Amino acid sequence: MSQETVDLKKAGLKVTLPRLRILELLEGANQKHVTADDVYKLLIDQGEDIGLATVYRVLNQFEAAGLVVKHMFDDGSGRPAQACYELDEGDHHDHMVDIESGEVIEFFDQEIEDRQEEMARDRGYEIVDHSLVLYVQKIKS
Amino acid sequence: MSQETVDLKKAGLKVTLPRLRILELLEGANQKHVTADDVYKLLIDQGEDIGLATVYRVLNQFEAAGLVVKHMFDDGSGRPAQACYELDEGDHHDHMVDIESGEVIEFFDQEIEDRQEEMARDRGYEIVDHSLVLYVQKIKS
DNA sequence: ATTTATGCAAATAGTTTGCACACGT
DNA sequence: ACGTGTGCAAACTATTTGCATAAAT
Repeated sequence: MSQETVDLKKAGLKVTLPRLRILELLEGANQKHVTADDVYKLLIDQGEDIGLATVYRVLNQFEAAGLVVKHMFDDGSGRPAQACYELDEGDHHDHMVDIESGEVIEFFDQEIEDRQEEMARDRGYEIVDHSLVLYVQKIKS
Repeated sequence: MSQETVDLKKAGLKVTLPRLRILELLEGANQKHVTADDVYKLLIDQGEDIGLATVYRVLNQFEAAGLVVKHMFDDGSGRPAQACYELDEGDHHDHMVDIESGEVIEFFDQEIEDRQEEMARDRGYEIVDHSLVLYVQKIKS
């Protein structure tokens, strides 16, 4: 029994072909951050018989089960937003998006995390979730 | 000639009724952060004859002209995203959203700004734009 | 055999666009 | 008068849902 099968069972999800394929793809992907449409197209290219609706359904279930994290990058210039997903490896991190190449870079800074907590606490709130995205471009020197 | 009229001319936009009404509304609003639909409904309630499409067009023009800033809050739980707009008063700030009331609170922290710059610079990038949203709830004590 | 998942197509939500008419200068 | 802006309806994009069929246990 593969690790993916175990992961699915642990998440309380029946082990079906589409779910396995999607999970494998997320684990093996060269790009950690994919949209529902990316997943769909990759599976189709790979010869799978899958529907886009199923991809959305499965990704939502994965998100609910904590297998996957969903982001809403608006690519910095307010274009129509598209959700993108990555496997939840347990390590929290934020993102910067290279607006020229579309590349997504992960980073983490404890100082920023702490200050965020403080900002919220000062106002009588606690943080449930947060989203920090830097839209960046390569420094030309 | 009103201040709004001047602002519109300065932005290179012809001074029309819808544009004036929307600008006035943004300036006078009790809620600084409004969606296109909020604007539309408020103007309709106020007896204006305006179309939703015009609201979107005008808000986009205002954004392009730098009169207004557009945000994409996904209310923390990945619900369908809706854009919201606020007047650009020139002061940069970030936002926290009370996930229970929907209230939007502004904040600013130079430390966070600096660390962000550093994170980007360390990786050979410069920040073009950034978006930081904390999804928070009131601390129950 | 039963329950749950899937694929397809139709529905939805937010936003944009084409077009004939109305408005601002 | 001229060029731009507007309202309406239709188009579009990302995503969700209803339903009959197909899998998984």
